[in-house]
Formats: sequence, C-alpha cells, structure tokens
Amino acid sequence: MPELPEVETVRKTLTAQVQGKKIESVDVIYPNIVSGDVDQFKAQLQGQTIEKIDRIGKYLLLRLSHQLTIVSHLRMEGKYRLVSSQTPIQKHEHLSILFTDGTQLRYDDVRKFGRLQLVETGRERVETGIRYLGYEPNQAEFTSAYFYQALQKKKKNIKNTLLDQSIVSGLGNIYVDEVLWLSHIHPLTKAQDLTKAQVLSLHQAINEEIKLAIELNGTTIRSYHDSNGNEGQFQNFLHVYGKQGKPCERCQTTIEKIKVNGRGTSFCPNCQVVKNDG
DNA sequence: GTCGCATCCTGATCGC
DNA sequence: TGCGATCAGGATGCGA
Repeated sequence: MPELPEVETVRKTLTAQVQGKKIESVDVIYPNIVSGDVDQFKAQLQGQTIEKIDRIGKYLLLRLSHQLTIVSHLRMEGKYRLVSSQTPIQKHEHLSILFTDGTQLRYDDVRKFGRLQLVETGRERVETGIRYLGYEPNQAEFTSAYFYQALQKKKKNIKNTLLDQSIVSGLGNIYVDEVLWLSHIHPLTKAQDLTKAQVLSLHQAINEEIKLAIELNGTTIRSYHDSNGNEGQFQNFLHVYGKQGKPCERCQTTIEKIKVNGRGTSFCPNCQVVKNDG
C-alpha cells in the first residue's frame, strides 16, 4: 500500500516520464475514480501541459498549465504507468491520459479506492483531503515539542492517532507498526498517556524510518510498484509488520497480531508495553 | 470537538 | 475442484 515513501518514489519516477508532456485527451473508464463532474474533468484537461509533480503527504499533485492541479491519491493499490497508445487497456486500468507524443499515462487500481480531483492550483489545501493533514516527518515544523503537545490532546490510542494523518501525515499501517516497535510503545497506549521520553523516541523513529524508506524507494509487500514497474526495497528492513508468529529481533518473544480499530496490527507483547502512568 | 465504525472494492486465502 | 465466507486497508461520512 503506498505510504509517503512509496508516493514520493512514484512522484520522482513519474516526473521523469511525463513532465512537459501536453494532454491531447482523457478517457475515464471507471467514473467513480474521479471526484466531481467527469465530463468537466476531461474537458478541462484537454490541451494542458504537465509542468511538474508535487507531493503533500500521500497525495500526488500534477501541476498543469493554466493554474490547474490534479490531486491524486493512490489509496491501497493505485499505480501509474506510461505506455504506448497502442497498448490495450488492462482489466484494472480506470483512466488514461493521451499525450500529443502518442504515449498514454494509465491509472491502474485493483480495488478502485484511489481518487483523482481537479482543482485550481492553490485551492488543494481548501477543497481536498489535504486540508486535514498535519506536518510531514522531517519537515522543520514537525518538532518533538509540537508532536508532544498535539498528542496530549488525543484520547484515542497511538496506533489510530498516527493513522489519522491530522498530527503527522504520510504514515500508513506498515510504518506505524514499525515506528511503534522501534519506540517500544504498545499500539493500544492512549496517545495522551505517552511520556515525553516516549514521544521523543517516537518522533526520532518516525523521522529516521521515513527518511530511510524514501532512500530505499519504499516498501513492496504485495502490489506496490513505481511508475517504472520497479519494487521498493524497504520490506527487507521491516521488524514487525507481517512478522506475526516469528520471534522479536530484540527479545525473541513471538510477535502477535491484533486488530486495532479494524486495522491489522503487529507488535511484540514483551518489549512494547502499555504505559499509563504518563 | 472527538471518537468509533461502516462504507467503498476486489483479489487472495481459507474451510468445507 | 469448486464454492462461499472472510480478510486486507486509507480516507470519508455519519452517528454517538
């Protein structure tokens, strides 16, 4: 599933493939993939040039000429690939953008969870889910003091808090499980019960984990590939995600898997302890 | 304001 | 082998 490091990798590879290309036409095969009016979406994209691609959290922003931006969220299994216009449409390709040079950018999404939304450039922080995002890991504003104060206001568990994107953006199920293991924090610990030392440790783990994952082009568990079709390499450095039933690297206790707010959660029951004495 | 849960969706996996 | 049930999960909307 694409999280911040995977989306950043897609941004880089996609930029190299489509930057400067002019859109001739757009075909939307599965209309629900587009937020808003599909006909308007197609009409407005015609004749636009992709100037650059930005990323905010897990959102890709395709910056177009004439002050328009496609805000794209890959959700679970969304992926882009650039092909010749002669290539037959595949089963799970739901949108294609034909460029004037004869190439086509295809959006593929097995579960159809991803969404694309066209907005005026600058309005993405008003009209899309980006408006709810907190700071990103390694962003200057994401200080340990900010993080501690923000967590103090949260009564829900830390696992759910890190997944909701409003305090720190870009983490998904894999990286949340990993940073909690690195910080020795039990996923069910109430966010506001974390000590300053625990928050400091968690803050450091988030920054270091995301930085390393970006350097390794993300994590490929099942389906993630960048727009060149390459897999990430970070799955070789995971400690708990997908390791249920195997011994913890630190203490040899068997890694357990539980459900936390409906999400599969792997942790070590020995070295990740619930801390409630604040 | 905050939280938990259902919903979207389909391939993989499991049990019978 | 074939079938149905269950699981996986990010963002969003809604009710409590």
